[in-house]
Amino acid sequence: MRIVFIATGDIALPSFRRLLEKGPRPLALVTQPDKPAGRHMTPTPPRIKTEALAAGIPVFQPERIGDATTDLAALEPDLLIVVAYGQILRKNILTLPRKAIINLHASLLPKYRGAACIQAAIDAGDAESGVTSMHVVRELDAGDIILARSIPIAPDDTGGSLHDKLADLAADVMEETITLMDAGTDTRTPQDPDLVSYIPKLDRNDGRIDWSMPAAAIERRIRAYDPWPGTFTIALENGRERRLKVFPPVRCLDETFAPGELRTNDGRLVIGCGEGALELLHVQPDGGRRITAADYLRGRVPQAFV
RNA sequence: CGCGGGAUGGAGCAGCCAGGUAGCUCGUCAGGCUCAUAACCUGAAGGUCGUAGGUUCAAAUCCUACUCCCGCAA
Repeated sequence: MRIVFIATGDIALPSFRRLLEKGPRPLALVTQPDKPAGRHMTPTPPRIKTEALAAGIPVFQPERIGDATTDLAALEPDLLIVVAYGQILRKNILTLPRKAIINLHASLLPKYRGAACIQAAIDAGDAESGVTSMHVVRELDAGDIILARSIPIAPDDTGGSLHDKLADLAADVMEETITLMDAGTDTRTPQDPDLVSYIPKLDRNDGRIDWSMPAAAIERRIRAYDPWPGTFTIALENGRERRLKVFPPVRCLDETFAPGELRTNDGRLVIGCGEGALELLHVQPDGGRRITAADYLRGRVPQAFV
């Protein structure tokens, strides 16, 4: 099986490594161009690119994947495997491989199509999540399903921890999918249109906490959005507004008082929510490092969170 | 050179703009109170104010350079 791997996000790393270890060895990696990142906007390569180069795998980084059509066609691939690539694939790519073009997606499709599928599962309070392999079609994450595997979501799972678990699971799903296709015993199951949901890409501002939501929902969101895009609130400190990042874990409490109102008795940082209250344990003030709630309350006098 | 915030006893901060005795909330240690305590009272130790220069009678404070930390943005 001649395979070309198309991926950018770290969630693809275990799958890529699996191919390097067990084969079939990818003919090439297609990944997004190096992008300015970090405090000084230095061009930074995707991690998977670094690993590919270290393994001696050729790397393509077209601005638009269509630009690499000729190069990819020359490799005469049987199978294209797409994992968190970050570009829409056009028809000339879809028809390029002899056998199929498949995608690994970190949700139990047809639930949570789109980029923020992992966060969505935790945010919604789902008991399980998983990885689905499917055929790639023009419409995003809408192709026929080949295989799906699920895992439970732990009560303390964060977007980051679930991401890592699903990344490992994806390698299994990929391996199994390839085996099925090799044997010609793979099946296609269309997605049930009634169960489709789409999750738009998250923005940093989506992490702003709405204290009028129930405490349990805010707790889930804080876990879901860690580490990306993260959650924050605006603290009013002596009339000044200050951005305050919030980190899991947080504790749900039964007491109820005005949303955004603070109770800071005995060094604890408790905020009223729409339903119940939330005790924060770790925060990070604008310009400072991450500190405990008790440390935050020493030397500062926040009046409310908005 | 993308924009911005910060570095002050062990922790978190104020003081800087309008230079002139090192301050707050904790922690630590000692003593006291208490059946007892993470509570309360009293006292003590602990700081080259990130580094290096400069201005000044005098610099945490003003100027310059550098190091490190962080937020935004991607």
